[in-house]
Amino acid sequence: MNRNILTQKEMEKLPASFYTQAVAIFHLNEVGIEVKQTRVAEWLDVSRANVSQITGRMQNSGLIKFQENLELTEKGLYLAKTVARRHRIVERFLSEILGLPWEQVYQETSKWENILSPITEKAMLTLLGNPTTGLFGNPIPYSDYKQSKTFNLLSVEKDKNYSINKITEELKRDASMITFLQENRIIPGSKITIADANEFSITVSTDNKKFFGLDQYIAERVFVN
Amino acid sequence: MNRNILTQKEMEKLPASFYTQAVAIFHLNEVGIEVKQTRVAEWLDVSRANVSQITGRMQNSGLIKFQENLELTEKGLYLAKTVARRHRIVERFLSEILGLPWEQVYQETSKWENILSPITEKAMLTLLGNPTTGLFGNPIPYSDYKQSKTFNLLSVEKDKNYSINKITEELKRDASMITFLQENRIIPGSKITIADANEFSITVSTDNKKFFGLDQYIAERVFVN
DNA sequence: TAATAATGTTAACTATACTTAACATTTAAT
DNA sequence: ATTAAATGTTAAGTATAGTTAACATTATTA
Repeated sequence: MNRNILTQKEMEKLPASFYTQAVAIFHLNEVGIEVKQTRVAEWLDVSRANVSQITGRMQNSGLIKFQENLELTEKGLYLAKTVARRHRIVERFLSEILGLPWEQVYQETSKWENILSPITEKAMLTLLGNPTTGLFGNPIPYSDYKQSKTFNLLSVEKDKNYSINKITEELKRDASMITFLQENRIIPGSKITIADANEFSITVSTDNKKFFGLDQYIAERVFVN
Repeated sequence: MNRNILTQKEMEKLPASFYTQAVAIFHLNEVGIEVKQTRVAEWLDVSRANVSQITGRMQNSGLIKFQENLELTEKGLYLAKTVARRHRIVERFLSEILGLPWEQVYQETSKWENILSPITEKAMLTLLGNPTTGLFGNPIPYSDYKQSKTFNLLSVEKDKNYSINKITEELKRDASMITFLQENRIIPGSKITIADANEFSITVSTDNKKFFGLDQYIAERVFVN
């Protein structure tokens, strides 16, 4: 028995909370937040006590290690990537096949990612034409995503044109933010023109042609190339 | 407050076991099995003790009444129909849009029916072209399904041609049965010719042209017109 | 340094969703 | 009428998934 590999059977027996917490850790890593239990609790909107208990059980199951920060083991990373993969496939599916508006997509995705089986995952991916990123440009794990040099809108030059590459998971956590992004066409693939940039906010226009401002928090989390 | 109407909000707060048990009662009614707690336990493959407890809680919530048999209240029936509706929409969706084989469809459907929201339900229905039945010919509640006179294969005449109308939920409970049905094209819409019929079994051929026998248990649960 | 904030744990609870075992009641057959 | 089968309940237990409250540590920062 190879203790490092999570089989499909084993994975199906794991409680839902392990899925949820594993992918939360994955997302926190991705957006560059130190993975403290407190961060996980905030990310998932549950109590620290709850995260502490689940952490204990996940350690027993060999999914995470916890010293300074929470760290996924090989097994745990596999679990997390599997869920992240489903998350991003479902995201696209709900938007492109079912035609849901973005703010609905976000609400639904978390329910779907826990139940998708390998066979439905595969079917969806085929139907979508094997994309390598989710709706917001984040890579689908185990796809043949190719990383390109990107930088966020804080490190961008005035009067230049860029193409939006991705929006971090962090910005998706607020429904009104998602609406704002979609309305202003801050979506992967859009062209974006920087009209003005200073260290606190930038003024841009997208496909829409209308100028609008983006504060530092947003600008830092939108990546272009 | 109208106690007879279940709002979407209220419904979302109900525990998953209520959904499961409500739709089980609905299915038992549909196939004509007396709704005893023991039947529900068998249908769902759980202990009688478990059904007994859930029954108590569902009575407190005004979803069922229990004297001789279990009976859905107006609220409970609405819940059950909602889940049955999702069940049958998902069934078609998994088969026709995602292209899953029938035996996979059955396994997946039970997971999906608990998480579908009204908006995804609607989107799927539209994508499917507003069907009025599930994959097996059973009516989608709240669709404009029109009932036609059907009879089962036990009450059928020799040397006549029929068209398969539906297969009851009972036959779907066994994966190998589903495979058998699909392989032999015992599916709604297929033509079926009765080569021989006696009171214990019948010999038929479908679109495939090959003759084969159907025992009483199956014949009783396949409806034609 | 002393106070404050951040972090993590433990205990005690609640609700859900199951189980097995023992028991009681009802219904059906011999 | 007695036995056997079917049905339903209760008790006691497990695991999951949460909560709040109290407490202890560890970092900051004034």
